[in-house]
This record gives sequence, structure tokens and C-alpha cells, in this order.
Amino acid sequence: MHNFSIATANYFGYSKVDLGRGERYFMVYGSNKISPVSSTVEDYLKVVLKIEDMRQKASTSKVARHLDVADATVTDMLRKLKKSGLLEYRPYYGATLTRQGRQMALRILRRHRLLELFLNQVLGYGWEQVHGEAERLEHAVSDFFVARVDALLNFPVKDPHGETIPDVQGFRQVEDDVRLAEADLGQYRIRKVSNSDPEFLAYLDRMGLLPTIEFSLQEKAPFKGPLKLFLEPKHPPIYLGLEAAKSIYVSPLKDIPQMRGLSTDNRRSPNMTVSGRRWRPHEKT
Amino acid sequence: MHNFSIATANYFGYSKVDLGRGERYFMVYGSNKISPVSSTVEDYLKVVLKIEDMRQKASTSKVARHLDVADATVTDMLRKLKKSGLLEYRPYYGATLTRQGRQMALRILRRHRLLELFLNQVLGYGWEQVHGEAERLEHAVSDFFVARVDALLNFPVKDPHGETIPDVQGFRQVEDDVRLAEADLGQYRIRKVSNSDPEFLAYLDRMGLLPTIEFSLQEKAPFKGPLKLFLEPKHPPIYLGLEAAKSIYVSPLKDIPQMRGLSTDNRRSPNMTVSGRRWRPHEKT
DNA sequence: TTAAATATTTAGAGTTATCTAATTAAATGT
DNA sequence: ACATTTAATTAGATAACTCTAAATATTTAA
Repeated sequence: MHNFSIATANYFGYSKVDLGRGERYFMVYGSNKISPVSSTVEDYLKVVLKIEDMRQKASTSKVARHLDVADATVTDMLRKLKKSGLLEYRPYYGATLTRQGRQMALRILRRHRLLELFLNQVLGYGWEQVHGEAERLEHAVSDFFVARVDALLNFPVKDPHGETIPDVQGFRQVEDDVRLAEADLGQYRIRKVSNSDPEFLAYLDRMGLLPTIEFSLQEKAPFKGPLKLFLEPKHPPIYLGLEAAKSIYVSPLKDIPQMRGLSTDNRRSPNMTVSGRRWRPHEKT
Repeated sequence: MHNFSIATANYFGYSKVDLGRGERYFMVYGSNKISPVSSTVEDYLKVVLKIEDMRQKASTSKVARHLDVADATVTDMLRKLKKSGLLEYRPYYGATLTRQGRQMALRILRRHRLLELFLNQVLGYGWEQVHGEAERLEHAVSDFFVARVDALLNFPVKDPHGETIPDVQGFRQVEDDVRLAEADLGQYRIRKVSNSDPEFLAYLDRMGLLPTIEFSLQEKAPFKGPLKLFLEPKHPPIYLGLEAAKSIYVSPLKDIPQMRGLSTDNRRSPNMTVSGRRWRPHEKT
């Protein structure tokens, strides 16, 4: 039915960095430094990566919409980034990340996700709260900080939304995209939720729909109707709108060999599952 | 000999905020927001506070030196900050913080010191490493983050250098300034080290001269010569240059009643003393 | 108390990132 | 295949923060 593969890919094609400017970057910036580019540039690169990950064309207007800036602003910036060698750009035809651009984008993505997990696990943030804070911290934190957080969290592979954390080299686990909205009836585990709207995430949290949770999809109402899910065998079902189900990615439970725990473990600490609570201090939020 | 007093002061004179712009600030910005002013402005306010704390006049050039910018830049900025009501400023006569300006400066100071302690205690930073990182994070972190860190650290009162952490209202413990350089012979405890140069701090660390450490000052060589200190009764002495001794603030051991542990405890967790190690992950730095 | 030294401000510019409005290119539908 | 719609770019500005060099005010010392 669905074809599952676990692969490793790095998006810039090299694990050694040997590319003009890129090299300078890795030479000059020690682990206690931050970034050779402005946080604005980092945001642009991140957005282009995100769009490319969705297998879409990074057009001026799409980038503008993601960043909530005017199209004209993006045109300028794309031209500038092209000049810096961070992306290819042909007027009217959109942009593509170069190896260096992708490398930088992945560095930010790694920071972002590691920080999200850190906020969730160490500071007790709810999974709907982590995005906004990480969005600012990812630009401010040093490589040293990131390395420390990585170690403190025991070198995790997934963030609180179930998204893969790229490694220091920019490699990341590639998993098949199976949206709940398009899944056949059957048993599934929630693998990730790709939506950073706090309201939406809080809603899913109330429903108990979090990464690693298993459920059974019993019915799909016709005409874009809701899905009927069972989380617990004898409990009442949950009805979920199709729109919501588009943000939820799942993996089937039965059909698939266990893959040595890759989907449930967050690397070395199985009890520190996504959204698990590690937060101590006894005070209300 | 030296007159010791522990007092509580708040620098803006009010604990309730009711001042034009200031109010807007507290109304508009929730705990998950950051600052109503740019990080540049925050830096200027912080420097003026620092200079005022040293009981000096915040002149254009002094501010410029602290921030490593041109004098002309400071002139502009001071005029701007005056217009925003954050400080008083008379051309050629320097600046003074207003209540609102001081409030904002204290907010940053609190963040800075809380973050330093956090980096030291939770992420295992050395006390010479914390300053630089905190310098960036203090502008990026939300009030919510700060509150969480505060709770995680059990509402501490001192940072890793022994500096007092202002509370949320901007109040802070005021302690007498007794520099080791000017102290008479006798028994002392190191209370704080006011110097953010990593090299210098690393040097003190190697010598074992950290806040809360007790020692005996046995000799002061004439003509600005070194001080002779004993950390442990029967161990070899340590010789410390006068310059270094100017950055070290101490409190005498015998003459003073114990003050209910204020100098050794860091609020509620006596075992979490300054520079104590809480860092777990077993990997080299 | 006036000249020299020092500190501060003014003038004129540059950089980065953003905007709106106007123009031009590309895509689309009949 | 052309006219219309949609997308992207150019033009012209603005705001925040910074600089150097020149002018001016203040302080200090003879």
C-alpha cells in the first residue's frame, strides 16, 4: 500500500565543506560565535528550504507570504542572496538554494528543532509554545550552546512535533510523507504534526493527538467529511476534520517491520519521548 | 572598620508602574513577548545603568567606550533616548536614567544575570564563558523564558560572579563595596568579581579564587605590590597583583554577624552555590 | 584669564531591511 | 493569438544605527 523507506540524505551533496565562502564561514566562526549572516538572511534561507521541502517552487510571492513582507522586499533580498552565493535566482523564475545556502538553512533548522525540544523538555513549555520562542533563539544562540543542549537532551532525533532534527553536518532522516487525510482505514502511529499554529496544536493536545500516539482510523466520511478515530479500544471515538488531518503525518502500525525502534525512540533515551514531561519546578504556568 | 549594610532599594522609586510610556509597555507586552525597544536601546540603557552604579557621570565618551562605538553615535542615541523619555540628557553634560529607563535597564540586568547562572548551572558553561552568551540571549528571550529559568534555578539571588540578580520589580540587594585591593589584613570571603574578561576569570578560576571562597589576607607588599593570600591553612600562599585585587569584592569573616546566610546561600538551594557543577552529560568540552 | 588640550556635537554619508506605487513580464482563457 | 489577469520588478522613500571629519563647547594649565 504505502511504500516506506528510511534513508539518509544530505541536501548539499557533500559532508565535507569545501566551497569557497562556505569554507570561510566554517573556518572563521568558532563554536562560541553565532552566524556570519544576519538573522534576516537566515529567515529567508529557512523559508526557501521549507518551500523546497514541500517540493514547490520558491517564488517571490510565496517567500513573501511566508515571511509576511512585501513582494518587492523579497525581490531585493533574493538578488542580494544570489550575489552572496546562497541561492540561485533568475528574475521571474524564483530561487533555489545553493549548497552553501542549504547548509546554512539546515543549520538554522537544526537549531530551531533542538531549541523546541529543549524548551519543551527542560523548561516545560507546551508543544504549542515552543515555536515562537525558538524562532527568536535560533538566531541568538552560539554553536556551543547548541552543542550543550544537544548533549543535555541526549542527542535527540525528533523535536516535539515529531520533526526530524538535522545533524551537525546537515544530514537528516528522510521519511515518507503519509498524511492522515489521505490514509486508508487501519492502525497508525502519529509521526509528526506539521503546523505551528498554537491554537491548532493546543486543540490536538486536548484531543490527545500527539506524536507517537497510536490510533485506529475507523471511518472516513464522504464529501470531505470528518475522520473517525479510536485512541483507546473501548473509549468513545474522536472525530477529526479533514483539514486538521492534512497536518498530521502517520505511519501504519501492522504492515511495517519494526525498524529497530527508530520511530518511537528519540535516540538514546526512550523515556524522554516527545512531549513527555521532564519539567520539575512546582509552580503553575 | 568597614561598615556593612544589607538594604533593599529599587532604583525607579515605584513598585507599581504608572508612568506614561512605561505603562503602555507593561500593558502591551505579555510574558511571551520580548521588548518594546530595540536591543541596541537596551544596550545603551544597560551601559548607562552600569556607569551610574559606579557612581560616575554617564558622559558621551564613557558610554561610547563601553559600547565600542563612535562618540557621535552616542550623541545621537542619547538625544533619541531623551525623546523617548528613557533618560535625561543635557548636551555636553551627559545622561541620567529616568524611572522608566532604569526599569528597563534593570529588566535587562536581571535577564543577563539569570541567564549567566542558567548557562553555568544547567548547560555547564564555565564562569568565564557565560557573559558573552548572556549578552546576546538577554535580548532574545521572552519574559516567560526568564520566569521558567528563574523557577528552574529556584529563584536565585546571585549570578556566577556573585553579582546580585534584581527581582522582577527591579529591586536589588545593595551591598557595600569592599575591594580586596583596599582591604586590611584579615579573613575574608569573596563576594563578587566584577570583571567580565574571560582570560581574567579563567585565571582566577585556576587560582581557586571564586565567589564564596574564604581566605586570609596575610600581607600587602608596598609600592602597589602583590597581595599574599592563604586559601587553605597549611598550603602555599597565593600572590595576587593589585590590579586583579581591584576586581574582587570581599566581606570580612569574623567581625560580621552571620546575616542569616545571605552571602552563602543562593536563595533556596544551598547546594547550588555559585560555580557549583550541576552539568551532567559526560562529554568533554 | 587666556591658550591649549580634551570632549562633544554637527554635518554629511553609508548599510540593511523594509514599504507603496508604478511598470513590466508571464500565464491564462476564450 | 491576443487581451486580460496575475506575478514580479523597478523606482523612490523611510527608519534605525552606524561612521568620519569638521566645528564648537568645556576644561585645564600656564
